[in-house]
Amino acid sequence: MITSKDVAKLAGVSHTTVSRAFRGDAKIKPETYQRIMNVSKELGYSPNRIASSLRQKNTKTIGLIISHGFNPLFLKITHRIETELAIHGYHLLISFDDGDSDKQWNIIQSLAAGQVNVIIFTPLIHSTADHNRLYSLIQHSPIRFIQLISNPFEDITSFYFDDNYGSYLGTRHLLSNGHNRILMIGGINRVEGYEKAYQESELTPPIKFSDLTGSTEEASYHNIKEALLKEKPTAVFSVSEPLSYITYQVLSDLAMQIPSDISFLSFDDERWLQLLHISAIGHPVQALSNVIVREILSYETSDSEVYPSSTSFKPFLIERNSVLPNNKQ
Amino acid sequence: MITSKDVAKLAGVSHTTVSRAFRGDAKIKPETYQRIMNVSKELGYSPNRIASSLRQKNTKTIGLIISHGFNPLFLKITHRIETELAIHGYHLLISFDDGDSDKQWNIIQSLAAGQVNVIIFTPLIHSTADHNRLYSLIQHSPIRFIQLISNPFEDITSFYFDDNYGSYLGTRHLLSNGHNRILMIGGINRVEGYEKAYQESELTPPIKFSDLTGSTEEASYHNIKEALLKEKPTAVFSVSEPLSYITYQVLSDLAMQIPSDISFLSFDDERWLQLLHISAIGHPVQALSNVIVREILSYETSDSEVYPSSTSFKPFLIERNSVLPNNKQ
DNA sequence: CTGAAAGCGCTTACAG
DNA sequence: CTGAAAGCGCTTACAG
Repeated sequence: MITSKDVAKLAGVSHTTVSRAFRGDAKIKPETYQRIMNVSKELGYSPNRIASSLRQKNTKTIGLIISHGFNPLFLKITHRIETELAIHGYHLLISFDDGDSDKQWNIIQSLAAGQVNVIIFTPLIHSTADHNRLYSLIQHSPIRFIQLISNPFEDITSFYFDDNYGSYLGTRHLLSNGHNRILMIGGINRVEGYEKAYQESELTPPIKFSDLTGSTEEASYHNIKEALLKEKPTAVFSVSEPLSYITYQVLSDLAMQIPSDISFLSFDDERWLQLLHISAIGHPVQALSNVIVREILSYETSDSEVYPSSTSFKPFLIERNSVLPNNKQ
Repeated sequence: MITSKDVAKLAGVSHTTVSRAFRGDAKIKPETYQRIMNVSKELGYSPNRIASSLRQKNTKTIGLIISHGFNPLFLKITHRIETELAIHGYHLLISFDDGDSDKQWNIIQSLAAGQVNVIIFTPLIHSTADHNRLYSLIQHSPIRFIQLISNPFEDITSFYFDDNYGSYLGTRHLLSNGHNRILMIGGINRVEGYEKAYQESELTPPIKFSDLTGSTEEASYHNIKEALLKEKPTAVFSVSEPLSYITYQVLSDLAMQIPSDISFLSFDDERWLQLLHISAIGHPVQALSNVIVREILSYETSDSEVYPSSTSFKPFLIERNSVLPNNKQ
């Protein structure tokens, strides 16, 4: 391994000067600087970041924990964040917890041991014990935590999409197209926006919100099929991309044509939805990613206290061809 | 920051002993061990991995560079590799080069400065200069390099899918269904398998291979449309997932029904292809990922020389409902 | 503009 | 079974 001392010897300076040259630190005589750089290139030297991190007590490394490894949304966020962060000399350590809170806990411990500056994650809390150990760790850790997508901890900085606004937007779109019998499929946490849209129209939802939180794929498939057959909705609104995928399968297996037999709206946009001209509620992924990067960069200067903030982004409606005005009733 | 010295003081031992306790190193009196662990838990101490890495000259960190940030295939590989590696105490630093060879070069420099053990990447070579600087770096670096998916460097370990076998398999499948007029769309590097399948059937391809390497999405769209209209194939075989996506759009815009109007086969499997019952050539992603992990773990023991190896995996045919026997001619 | 010394938090011989 | 010392490769005062 080539160290600053090797360079120093060949360039006829001290390793202190080599270090300074690489950091553009204090003024160095231009000739000296050039000599150091030439020797370094020749030897293939670059400063050991591990040593530098240890000394400076700053790794310039961010830990990102992904809970839904299959969801392309996170690929996009990861891509964006890494690219921006890299420009500013940061590095990204990535881990997958597969939705398992114990696994997430271990990953956090490991990232902490790795002295990352920041941990970006979607807190997984299945019990108060989960909650407490996480909360206590976060309180005592010198690491900054950023909650992504969800935000169970109120006093910890979070960035997420306003899901209720999204479900409001979607429901309103369906209602304004004359659909009263809407089958909502998905996470109960999005029920508010749906109800709000009905209230605004001075209507009451004739069909019960179909809560599929925590259901397996198979169970979801059957629930959706049953609800579709029983409730005879004129429109379906599935409230996450994975559920949209299953819903499309059911519709297809039931030989129900979109949009002639039934209107279909998806929460979360995805490539296949675009391909099939299915209207969707999209998320400003890039805006969210950018703001996270800015937050992280802001930690560099604000040395001490950082006040927690919550930032939510509004989803938007992407009209394609899966929602038709309803003439049926 | 809590260090081993803090723990040592409270536990009434030396920090050397604390270090040993955490590494399960030499034998430590059970009581001493317990005391150390109790104190550590109380203080929330865990060994600083940066310091440990510096001292041991081993970061247990792998750098993964992703060239096609949009391709879900790499998400799968990343997920799998990270999960397996984590079990063995390794960490994953991820970067995106967006297909830009200079960016890739910078990332490699940065990963090297970060003392990663291994760099997994798809070499991006657009000129002999690209080739030479990469090759020279790899030769002189203490880091192990693993070529992923493609392998321009013969004497550097690589893991990839046998693309020509895949295109052979697909072409054969189409031919055996009576399709002679096959429109092949995609990377010219897959032409061999296609020709081999024709040869085996003692046929000559009536339609020219449509090489779209380096085309923009828009250009590809128009090329495919034109070829489809001009050549009147009975089957299309698009030789990468992004091209399958575009091909599907063209087919859809041309109102050509799959499989009644035309048979369709996709290289690279993806969720939306499954949803639409489109037959595909799949890749054993998990097998590839596992073997990469095993390779990395093997570096732990084999201290000195590692002999470069090439490992390719055979793609397989996934029959769904997009290929129909051809009765047209 | 440059250098010698100290130290970041560990681990590794060496010694007992 | 445990400790004191040295050192990993840097950076940071301190001094000149």
